[in-house]
Formats: sequence, C-alpha cells, structure tokens
Amino acid sequence: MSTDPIRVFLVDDQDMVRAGFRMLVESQPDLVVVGEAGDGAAAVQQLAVTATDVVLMDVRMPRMDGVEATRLLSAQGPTPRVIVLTTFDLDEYAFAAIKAGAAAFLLKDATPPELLNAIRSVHAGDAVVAPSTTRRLLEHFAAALPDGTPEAEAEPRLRLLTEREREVLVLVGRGLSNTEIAADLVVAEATVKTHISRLLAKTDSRDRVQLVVLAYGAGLVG
Amino acid sequence: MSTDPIRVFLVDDQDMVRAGFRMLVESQPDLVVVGEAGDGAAAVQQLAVTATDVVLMDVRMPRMDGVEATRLLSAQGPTPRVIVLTTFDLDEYAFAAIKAGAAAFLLKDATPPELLNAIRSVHAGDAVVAPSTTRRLLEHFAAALPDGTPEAEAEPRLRLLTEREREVLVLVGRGLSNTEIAADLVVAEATVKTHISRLLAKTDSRDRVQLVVLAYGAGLVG
DNA sequence: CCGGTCGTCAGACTGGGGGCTGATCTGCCC
DNA sequence: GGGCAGATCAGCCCCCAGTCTGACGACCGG
Repeated sequence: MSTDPIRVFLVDDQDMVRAGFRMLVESQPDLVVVGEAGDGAAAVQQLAVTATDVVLMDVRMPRMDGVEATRLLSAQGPTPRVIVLTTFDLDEYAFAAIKAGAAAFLLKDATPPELLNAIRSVHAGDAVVAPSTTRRLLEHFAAALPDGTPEAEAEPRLRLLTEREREVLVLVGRGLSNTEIAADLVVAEATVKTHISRLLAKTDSRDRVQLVVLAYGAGLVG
Repeated sequence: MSTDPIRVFLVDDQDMVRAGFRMLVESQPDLVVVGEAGDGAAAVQQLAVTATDVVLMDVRMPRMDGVEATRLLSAQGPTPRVIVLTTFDLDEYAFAAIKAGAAAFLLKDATPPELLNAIRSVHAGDAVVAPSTTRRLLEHFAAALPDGTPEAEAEPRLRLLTEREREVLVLVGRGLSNTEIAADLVVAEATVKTHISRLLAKTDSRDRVQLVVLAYGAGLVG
C-alpha cells in the first residue's frame, strides 16, 4: 500500500477544529491535508481546483451548510468522497446527508482511530455510518423495504389463485401476449387462454388490462 | 464497566467455525459463550430457554436459514440482539437480514476486533453494518427517500406526447376500455381510438396492455 | 393568409382476446 | 378404486381493439 497518500480536505467554520483535524490527519503517513475551507461555499469553490480524495465536512456552517455543499459536490461526480461530521446525532442531518450523496456520516465524538478508518474506508469505495445512527437508519430502511409478501396478501382476490395462475398473471403484468406467454411457459396458447379466463373470473376482472393493473397494485410486478 | 459479561450465542452449521468464534469470544474477559446451535431451528428452540444478549447468526444453514431464524427471534422481542454473518456480500442477504430485524450485518472476512466491537456495539443498543454493504444500503436508502420528480421524466418515450394523449394514457393505465374513456372525456370512441393509435406509435408499444405497463413504470398511475 | 399541429370524428377491415364447451392426464385424498 | 382439483389442449364463436384512410375545424407562427 505504498502508493500516493490520500488527499484530505477539511471544511469547518471553527479554526480550532480544523487545526485539530489537521494534526490528526497529518500524523498518518498515508494521509495528507491538501486544503481547508471555513464554509460550504468556499469549500465548493476550492474543491473545483484542488485534486482531493476525501472531504471532511461539518454540517453546521455559515453561508452554506455541509449538506448543501455535499449535494453540490455529489452532483459533479463521484469524487471527492464526502464524510459528513456533526456534533448532534439528529436523524434529519443523517438522512439529508445521505440523500445529498455523503459517503459517510459520523459524530464528532468519534474516536481518532474511527475517523481515520472512515477516511480510508470511503477512499476504498465503502461507506461508514456512526453506529448509533445506523440503528435508526436501519429501522427506517426496514420500514421502507418491500415485505416478502407485502400487499400481495392484502389483495384478497389473489388468494384463490393457483401457483400456475399466479405465474401467468405476472407475465400478463409484464405486457406479454398470449402467444408470448405460451412460448415462455412452453405450453399451448389454448392453455394460456384457459388460465387467463380463470384469472379473469377469480379476480373479477374484465380483460387482461385490468389484470395488469391488479398485478401492479399487488406488487407482483413493477 | 465491571458488570456482568455479555452472553453470546453461536449459530453456524460448521463445527470448525463455531469453535473459532468460541475461542475468539472466550478470549475476552467481558464476553461469555452461553450456547451453540447448528441450524436456525435448533437456535430458536435453545434461545427460548437460554438467557442471551447477542446471537452470532450464520446465513446459510440447513433446515432453517439465519434470516428466518432472525425473523422469529425478532418477533418475540428486542432481545437477544442478532448479528448476521455471511461469507457472501449479497444485497439480498443484507436487505433480508435487516428486514428480519438483525442488529448487525457483517461479512465473515471481518477482523476479530471488528467482530468483537460489533458484539459490544449491538449490546449497547447500536447497530453495525459492514462498510462494503453500507454503501449499497445508503444508495438504496437515498433512492427510497422522497424526491421531487423521480421517474416521471425518466421515460424519454413520454416526451413527445401531447397533453391530451397523456390524459388518455392515464385512463388506459387505470384499466378503462375505449368506451369508458370516451364517456369520461366526453368524446366519441373513434377519437379515443385515434389517440391510442398515436400513443402506441409514439411509445413504440404493441397494444394497450403495454401502455399500462409503461404508465406504471413512469409513475403516471399507481 | 397559409402551412403545421392538434383534437375531433366516421367507415371498413383484420386479428387477437376472451367466452363457452368438452376432453385427457396427472397427482392426491379417502 | 373412485372422486377431486389442477394443468393441459381443441374447436367454435363473438366482439373489442387497433389499423387505415380520409375528413373537418381551431389555433398559431411565419
């Protein structure tokens, strides 16, 4: 790993904080500080002309906050990778930072080794989130994730369907014609028609178009 | 912090792996192994009668996999906290584990200190995700967060449509027949047919079924 | 004022979708 | 062995969907 050092840029409105980070970063042989800025706007300007791998970005700053600056940087490309730092472990900060494209979200009470490790991780393409934040993140994420069988069972009309019929329904939902479905399932077109007739009867639909609507509504496709 | 040790339970179908984890965990003064199991079903049974703080759970196991076991354990209450381990860094595993209620998701190539740290973190109520997994997790999470205009303009085929055609497309997407659309818009059915013909041509679709699929894909309905 | 776009509509035609009936075969339960 | 359900298939019929052609008026920019 004796390649070029990782180029780090510091953004924080407090001089003392920047000085502390600079001390920490410069103490590592594989890291180098290539610049500093006191607010988001200045950071975006300087980063446009400064080759940088990782940005340490404070959230609360005058003129332009760290989230907005992160958003602007992310919009320009994947590099530099941004580590968002904050004193307050608020969900709004974390979610906004992630949405803005941050590669990491850490609290300022992180230990020096944790911060240094985060710098190397994000430079390697990974992402890091403070453990205390991760938990709430996962809770939100789990709530947003599709269930194994989310609304599929919420649609009572689909309960009576056989496995084969469900299979046909999915293909109909993808816009396939009877001929295509027959080819896909390796059966005669007459068989497909039979399945679809049963589907229409069981789901109280008029035609295959309503089956498509049903399939999307139930989450079978989409 | 000289309280009771953290009680750890090991679940893995390979004896050697369990032995290794046991060695590692028992080497720590603040950790103790209270039990082992070779599959998910056995784990759930034993954990019902074994006071446990943290479970190290493998994903791939016979009879019942780690995700399902995690789901069952989570359904019974917040404790024990489950750390899901896997050899393969697959999204499906990670998402499923999180959805199942896992407090941590780690790869088996994690270093011993990382694993030990994860055990203490989840016991403290935090959550831990492997850095390489975190990145994709954040991408999905960011994508799932509310946007202004997500996919509506992501479909280039819809750009050429006139306002009236778009209107008809929405009604088709709801499963209406030409007659119903005509009644809805108070025009002749022939007019509806004309609009639909143009829609099919402009969107390169074969029939109204594919228009429905398109409408859902573009977020015009649903 | 004129050409282009859009929305409106009609008539005739073709084809696939879907209804209906009836049939065979398999696996399963009693 | 006899029912029963599901999957498979065929033939027949009808109708809506979609194509093609052609037409008319409103609106708008050049």
